[in-house]
Amino acid sequence: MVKTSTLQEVARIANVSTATVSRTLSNPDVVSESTRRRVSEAVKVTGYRINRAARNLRTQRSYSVLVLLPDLANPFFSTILEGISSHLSHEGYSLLIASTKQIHESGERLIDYLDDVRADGIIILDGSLDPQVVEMLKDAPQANRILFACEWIEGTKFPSVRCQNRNGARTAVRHLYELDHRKIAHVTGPKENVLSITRKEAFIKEMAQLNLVLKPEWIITGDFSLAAGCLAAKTWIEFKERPTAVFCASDQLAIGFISELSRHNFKVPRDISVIGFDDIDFAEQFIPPLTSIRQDRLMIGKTASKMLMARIINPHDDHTNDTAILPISLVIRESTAKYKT
Amino acid sequence: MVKTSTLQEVARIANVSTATVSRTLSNPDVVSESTRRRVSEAVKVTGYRINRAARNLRTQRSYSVLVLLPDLANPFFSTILEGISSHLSHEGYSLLIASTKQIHESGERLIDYLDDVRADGIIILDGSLDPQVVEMLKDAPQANRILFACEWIEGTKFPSVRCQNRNGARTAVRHLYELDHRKIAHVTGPKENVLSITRKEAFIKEMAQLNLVLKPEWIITGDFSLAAGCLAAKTWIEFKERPTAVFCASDQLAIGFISELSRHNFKVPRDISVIGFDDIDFAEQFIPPLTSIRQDRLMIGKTASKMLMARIINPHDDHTNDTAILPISLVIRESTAKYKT
DNA sequence: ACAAGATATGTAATCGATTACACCAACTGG
DNA sequence: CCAGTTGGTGTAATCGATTACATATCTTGT
Repeated sequence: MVKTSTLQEVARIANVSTATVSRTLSNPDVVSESTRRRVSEAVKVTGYRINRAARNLRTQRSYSVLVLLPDLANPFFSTILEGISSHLSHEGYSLLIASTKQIHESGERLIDYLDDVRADGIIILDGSLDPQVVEMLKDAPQANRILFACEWIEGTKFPSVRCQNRNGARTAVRHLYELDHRKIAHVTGPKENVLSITRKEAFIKEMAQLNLVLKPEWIITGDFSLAAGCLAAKTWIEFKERPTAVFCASDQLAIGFISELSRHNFKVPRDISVIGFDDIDFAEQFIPPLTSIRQDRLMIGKTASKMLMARIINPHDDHTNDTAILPISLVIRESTAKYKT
Repeated sequence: MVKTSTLQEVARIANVSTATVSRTLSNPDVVSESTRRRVSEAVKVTGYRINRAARNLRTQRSYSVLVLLPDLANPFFSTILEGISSHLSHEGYSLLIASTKQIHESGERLIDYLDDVRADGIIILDGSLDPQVVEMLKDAPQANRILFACEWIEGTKFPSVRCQNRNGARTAVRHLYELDHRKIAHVTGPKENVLSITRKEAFIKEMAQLNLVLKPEWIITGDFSLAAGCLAAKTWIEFKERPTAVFCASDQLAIGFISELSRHNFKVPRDISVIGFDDIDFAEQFIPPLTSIRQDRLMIGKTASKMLMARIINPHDDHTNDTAILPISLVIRESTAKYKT
C-alpha cells in the first residue's frame, strides 16, 4: 500500500502548522495569499488526499445521505436516484443506498444510520415502512433529517416531496371523459399503499363529479406490477358489462393489462382505452405508445435532495414549508382514443 | 440532539475498561462469560451505537463499497445493484453509488475513493471509462480492490465478472438458423463498447460458421437504447433485400425496433423475427413477448460483490482466478418464429 | 504615540473506537 | 514447588483532521 500523505506532512513541507493547512483547504479566505500558495504547492507535491474518516469523526458528520428504496430492482426509482445523486455530488455529498427489505432483515433500526455517523440524512422512497420503525422516529430530534419522496406516511409530520396524485387521477378521468368514455374502470396499486389510496379516492371523486356510474367491481385491486396488470385484464375480460376505458395506477399495470389483452385478441385502443401513471421510459415505445400521467422523476429527486440538504446544513432554520408537491402532466399517446358506439 | 453514548460510558456502567467493551463487541469469544453479560446489559441500558467514523479512522477502512454506473437512470443496472446490495449488507458493508459522468464532472479521480477512506473497494459497471483514469489505476496497489462487472476494459488486468457474451451471440444466431432464417441482421450497441464489439465479432463468426451470407449493411450500429432500435428499424425498412431476422445487442434495441416497425404496419414475427439480449423484465410483457438471451443480473451482482469482498478481506491471498464468466440462456418467446417462404 | 481592533498563524485538545503491550491470576506438568 | 503457559483484563497510544484559544504582528484613528 502506498503511504498516503497526511495533513502533518503537508504542513511540514509548506513550513506551516496543520491548523493552517486545514484552514487553507476548507476556508482559503482566512489565510494570506502567500501561505495559500505555499500550501497548495505542498499539497501538489505530496499528493495529499483528505482522510474522510478523520474529518467525519471530528466534525460528527458523514457528508453522505442514505436513500431507502422498497426494492432496488424496481426501475421506477432509477431516474429519481439520478436526480438525487447529481445534486448530492454537486454538494460534495456521497450517496448511500439500501433497501427497506434489507434493513428489516438485518435487524437494523433506521435511526442507527443517523446515530452512528453513517448518514447525515435519509430520503425514504417507501411509504409502506414498518409503522413501528416510523413511530420511533417521529418525535426524535433526528426526525427533520428524514424526508419522504414519492410516497409518504399519512398522519406523520415528516417533510415530503410528492407529485399531484389527486390532480393526476382527475386529469386521467377527464381525458377519458373528453374522449366520450362513460364507463371507466380503475386498476389500483397495492391496497395499503398511500399512492394507491390517494389516486383511488380522487378517481372516485371525479367519477361522481362527472355523474358517471361506477360499479364497485370496476375498481380492481392490483399492486403496480406488470403481473397485476395481466390479472386485471383477465378480470376485465370476464365482465358482463365491460368498461370502455381504464385508468391504471401505474404504467407497469397498464402495460401488463394491454399485454394480456393482446394475448386474448383484444386490441387497444380499439376495444378499450388505457391510461397509465408515471410515464416511464418504456411508455413511449410500447405498442401502442401509452397515454400516461407524467411525473418528473428527475425533479422529484432533485427537490428531495435539495430540501434535505437545506435541513442538514441549517438545522435551526425554520423548515415549516414541509411538503413540496410537484406538478404532473398529461401525455397523450395512442392507447386512448375516442369512444365509438 | 440526543447525546449518543460512547464506549466510555458503556465501560463505566459495566465497570470494565473500554478495551474490554470493544473486545466484547467485536470478538466476544475472548472475554469471559460474566463480562460478556455485564457489557451486553450496559449496552442495552445506554442504547450504545458504535460511531463508525471513529472505527473507520482507527481501522483505516470504511466498510463500504462504491458502485460506479455509467448512467443511474438506466434500469438495466437495477437488478445488478440488488444483487450487490443484498450481499454487501449481509456482510455488514454499505453501498455507495455514483455515476461515472458525475465523477468526471466533479474532477475527482477514481483512486481518491480508495485513498480517502470513503470506499474499501470499487465495482465498475462501465467499460467506457476514460482511458486516462484507468491508466492511473492499473499498476497501483489499490488495483486489486477494483473490479469490473458486465463490462470490462480490454487489455487491462482488472478482475471482472461478465456473462458469456460470445456464447450469447452464437446462441442467438443458431436459434434463428434453426428457425430456417438465412438472412440475419445485427443491431449493435455503441461502437466502442466492449460488449458491442464482443457480441458483434461472435455474430460474424457464427454467421461464417453456418455459411450464411452477411452483407456489411446488415450490421447496423446502434447504442443499446430504445431510440437506436427505432432508427435501426427504419434502416431495415429501406433495405432492398430485407433480412428475415435480426439479432439485437440489447432488449431495449429490440423493443425500439419492433415498436418502430409496428408504426409502419410491419408485424413481428410475421415480417421479421427479432431476438434481444439481456432478458429485462419488460421483455416478457412486451407485445409480442420478446425472445432473448438471458443474463442473470442478480447473479452478476452477487458474484461481483463476493469477489471484491474476498479481495478486501484477504488482500494477500492469491486472487489469480481473475475473471468470472457467468452462463447465459436462451429464452424463447414469441418474437421469433419459423421462416416461411 | 498608543489603545483598540483586525489579521495571520501556532499550540494543543478533541472526536471515539481499536489494539499493542503489560499485567495478574490460575492452572499445568515435571 | 516452581517455571511456563493460558486466559482475562486494563493502560494508554493511535488513527488524522478540526478548531477553541492564545499569541504575534500590523493597522488605524485620535
